[in-house]
Amino acid sequence: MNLTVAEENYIKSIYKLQDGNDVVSTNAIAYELATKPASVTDMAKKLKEKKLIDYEKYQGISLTAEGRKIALQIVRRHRLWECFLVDKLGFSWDEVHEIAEELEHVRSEKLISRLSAFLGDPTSDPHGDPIPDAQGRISKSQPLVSLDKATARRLEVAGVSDQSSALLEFLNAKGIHLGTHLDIIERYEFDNSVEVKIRNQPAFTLSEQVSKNIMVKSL
Amino acid sequence: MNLTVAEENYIKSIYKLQDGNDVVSTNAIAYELATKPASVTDMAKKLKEKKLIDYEKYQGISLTAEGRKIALQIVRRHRLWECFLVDKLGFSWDEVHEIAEELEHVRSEKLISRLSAFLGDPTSDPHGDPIPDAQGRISKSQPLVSLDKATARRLEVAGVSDQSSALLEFLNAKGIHLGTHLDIIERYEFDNSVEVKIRNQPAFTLSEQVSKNIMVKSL
DNA sequence: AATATTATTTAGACAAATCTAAATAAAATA
DNA sequence: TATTTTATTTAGATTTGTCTAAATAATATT
Repeated sequence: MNLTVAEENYIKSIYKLQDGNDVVSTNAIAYELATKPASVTDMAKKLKEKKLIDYEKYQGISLTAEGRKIALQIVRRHRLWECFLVDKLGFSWDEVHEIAEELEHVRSEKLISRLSAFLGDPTSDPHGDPIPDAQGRISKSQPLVSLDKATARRLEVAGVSDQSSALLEFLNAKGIHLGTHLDIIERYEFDNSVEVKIRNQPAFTLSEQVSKNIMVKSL
Repeated sequence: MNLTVAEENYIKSIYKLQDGNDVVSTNAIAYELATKPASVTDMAKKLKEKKLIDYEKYQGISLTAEGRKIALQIVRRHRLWECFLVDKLGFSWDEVHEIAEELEHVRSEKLISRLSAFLGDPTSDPHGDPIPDAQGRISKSQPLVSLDKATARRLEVAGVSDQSSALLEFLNAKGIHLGTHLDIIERYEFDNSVEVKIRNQPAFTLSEQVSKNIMVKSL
């Protein structure tokens, strides 16, 4: 299966958004890829043709087994390159995403297997996210972390450790629920506050008190 | 200057073929890039627009100073990645070209400067070809090598060590002159013969006796 | 349930990079 | 020099990935 960079990016986004077993919406993919819904529909037809996604008009999109396999390969490449950039070239974890975004599309089985060996076959990347092995197997048990300690930048809310109604009300008002996807925009050291963003909404800031109590997992 | 991969590949080819100061023909570029002359003409117009090449209809193509600067950056990236693949990942010199061909298009100043440092700022790649520094300066003095010992695959004939008329006649008959570009197709260990190819011509084999006396430099 | 809103798709267009076939220019040859 | 051959360019088409604007479907609201 020979995919273009654009196709790989769609597969990767769908994988990232699909998370559970649910289908992914056209709009969600468009937002993720900073493109337009119409473009997503176009690409969906192509990827369906290639049997990498299941897609019926208006019914959302989900990866086929084959699509998932490819997604895992891309994720593997991305995360291995992130390891390389941090461990070998001394980048900090927040600089590597964009570069890995390009490196991940260099397709060579041999390159990736040797890179992995060179890095000591790591099982998680600098953000703590698991690296699928060559067969696409992903090491389970990704422990939940509180939002104030999370290293990944794309997170999903997986729980709240403080169940006080004040907090829950606050979160509710902010639109934060179980399963909500958050992007970390910035962390402020002086007060450990964190600026986050929910898809399609303006960014806002959470105090350490709040972020301590939001349990998240990385996407 | 933000270039597409296609544009970068054209710039690189023109640089490779321009070598001296002469202009490069449309057909030569088409052959080098395994594309059609009409496509080269199309791209020539775009690159002229961007002031990366000098081009007038039917007059051939040459890089501007700016174009040359970019070409040297691409060559630098390519050769550094080749070093990485050989020195760090244990590839053999003949496997790395294609992979480096992809890696070279990942553009990040910081990535390349750090990669270079990681490799010990090498000044030549695994084929012995010089690596331009960050400012595009290339270490001079590329010593001529006899064809039987050359490690690069794309060579230019730079001299003949045995001036016997028999050899010169033979070379002449084969179409090998000073400045002729040769591609190494295959080396045969059993008799140290080498199969070479001149642009637009069928490949042919040279015995060790002959190749010993042809001095070449890599392109 | 009717209506309004939001999500998605379609239709038609565009830019990049390529191609083929035909036209033209330059070079080589008779 | 006239003619043939080769090199190059043009014209028009194609593919990929994208877009806008309009149409349609699904969902939410009154």
